[in-house]
Amino acid sequence: MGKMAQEEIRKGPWTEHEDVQLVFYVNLFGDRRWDFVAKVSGLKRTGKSCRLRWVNYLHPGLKRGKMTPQEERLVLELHSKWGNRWSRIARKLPGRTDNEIKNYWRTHMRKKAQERKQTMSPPSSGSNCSSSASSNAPADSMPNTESFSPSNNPAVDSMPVKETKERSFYDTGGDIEMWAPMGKKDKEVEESDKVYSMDDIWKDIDLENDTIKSIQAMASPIWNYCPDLLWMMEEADSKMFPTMTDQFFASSTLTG
DNA sequence: AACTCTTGCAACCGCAAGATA
DNA sequence: CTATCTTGCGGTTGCAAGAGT
Repeated sequence: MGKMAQEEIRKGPWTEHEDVQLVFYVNLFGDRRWDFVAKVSGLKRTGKSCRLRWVNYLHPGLKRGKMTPQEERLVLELHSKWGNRWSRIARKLPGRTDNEIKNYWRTHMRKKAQERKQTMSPPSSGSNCSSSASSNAPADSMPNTESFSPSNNPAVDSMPVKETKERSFYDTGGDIEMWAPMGKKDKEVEESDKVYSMDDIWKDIDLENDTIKSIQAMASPIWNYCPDLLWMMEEADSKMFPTMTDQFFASSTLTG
């Protein structure tokens, strides 16, 4: 019995099918118990990995695409106030994630650094900027072109840190709030791995969000859909389940 | 047209804080 | 009150697409 401890844990890029699966189970169980979701979903991922994928990519509230100039300005402004407190900054930019902002910042700083280099060091002889990227990308410890030192500024940490309880925009509350539109679709996706684009999923989720009623319709389907669920749950989390099912069936019996 | 370098982004890791037993 | 487990954060890395030669 020692060999089936935790099977192989998958790493690296997520497949579309994994995404669909994760969305499905997060919609079902909420976005708090990540270990639980990871187990129950059958995904060979850690809870951590699932959370990250959800927060940074799958969450319906996410904006995609380039940051607007206003957003960019806000990032710079807030960063000058708070330093590398990416998640805090992200809370002020609805639809943007800390990861995204962090990436944007690094890119931004790299650009600035390069501009500086060029203006400061005249293009006299064939400047040796052909070295590897790492050599000209000290963006990490960038002394920030503005006028402060990110992590050295004690004022930064003692600012208005009153927002401890402020939840991120991507919080679904951990309870059943909406119902994913998958159903048997999942089967199809399993085969072609591409039938159901994430864009479609967003649309559907929005739709379903308005009509949570569909929950009534699935009181049992879920158990057919995922037979493994029951035994997994026993192992996974025996104490929260009663509450969960309570709410779950309450809502379906109430309305049905 | 082929190849190399650069850029942007997604995902991982380790650590710390918070929650729960 | 302490120990253990889970979640969240910030830093870092690796890869794919795009730009340049």
